[in-house]
Amino acid sequence: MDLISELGALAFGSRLKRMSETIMRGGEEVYRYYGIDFQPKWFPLFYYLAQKGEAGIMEIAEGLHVTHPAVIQNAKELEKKGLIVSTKSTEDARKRNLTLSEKGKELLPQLQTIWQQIKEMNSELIDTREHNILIALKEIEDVWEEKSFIERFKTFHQLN
Amino acid sequence: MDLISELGALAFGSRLKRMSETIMRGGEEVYRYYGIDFQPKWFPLFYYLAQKGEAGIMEIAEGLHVTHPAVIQNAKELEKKGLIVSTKSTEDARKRNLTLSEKGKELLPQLQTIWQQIKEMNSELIDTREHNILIALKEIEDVWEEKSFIERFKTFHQLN
DNA sequence: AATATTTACGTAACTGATTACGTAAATACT
DNA sequence: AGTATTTACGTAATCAGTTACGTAAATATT
Repeated sequence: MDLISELGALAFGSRLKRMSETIMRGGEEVYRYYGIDFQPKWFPLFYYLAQKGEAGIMEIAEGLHVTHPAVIQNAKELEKKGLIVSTKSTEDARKRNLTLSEKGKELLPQLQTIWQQIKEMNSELIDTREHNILIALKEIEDVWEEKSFIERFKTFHQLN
Repeated sequence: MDLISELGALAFGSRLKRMSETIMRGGEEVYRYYGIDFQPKWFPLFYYLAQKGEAGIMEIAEGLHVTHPAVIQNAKELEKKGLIVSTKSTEDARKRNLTLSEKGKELLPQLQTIWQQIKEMNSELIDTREHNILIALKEIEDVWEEKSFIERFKTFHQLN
């Protein structure tokens, strides 16, 4: 048990971040292993478009719980790779809609195979533990949804 | 259940990162609430020095599981705030040792009070869930320690 | 003793998100 | 119709870490 693990509740922010980076790097290697030019960070956007067909920037940002600049940046990269296309909305001149390109649609089955495998592997990793990190994550997200960290702190502070 | 939650095992990298950022921001507010000029990201280094007294850059980096540039950056900031001091090692001309400054030592008790409260609050948050995220985290870290993500993937792939 | 390797540290550039701020178009209000 | 507000998007700067690379000192090898 090293110092950081001991800190437990106090320093688990950085541990979460480290783990997230490990996962991302792992994803990269999987795509490379299959010789596919795709980055893990593109997954949410690409997957979203594969599901929904067409969508505007803000809609995607909300659906993925990221900020709209993040969507724009990822979209820019995917567009450069020719995997998605962007079209100006006809009803609303402010809006820009994104869809998978033909090339994107062609790539989709291969990606789906890979995603399926990653998912199975991760599920095996996650579900065979006594404590399920996804459920734990969701539980905490839900708590914070109803009352922010600092709000909880202030309340807590008054009681203790 | 939104799209991202559904993705579960597939996209939980980004969820971890988001949660880590929420925690960090929360920490900031707590220090501000107490009117203390301290940032959450300094905690691991400062705490490490409070425990160990004196230590070199590499030793700290390993102890905290971060890269040495990260330590150097944090040290630079803490030194600027006058909370730590850095001295050239006498036995090893390559080494530079860090310790808490007098000001740092004076601040320590106040910080400890705050840390204690954060810890209690987080513990309450974590321990009252059915699935303990810290245990889940540790379990997965242990699995990865013995076999990396991509190694596991390749093995898994051959079996399925 | 001379050379090769390793270790400790520093700097620069990159990463993948964020916040902050700005513009243009749509909608609501009076 | 004219004004205020909101919505959709874009860009720039920032954040907290990383990787990549370089230098100097210490250690190991021959």
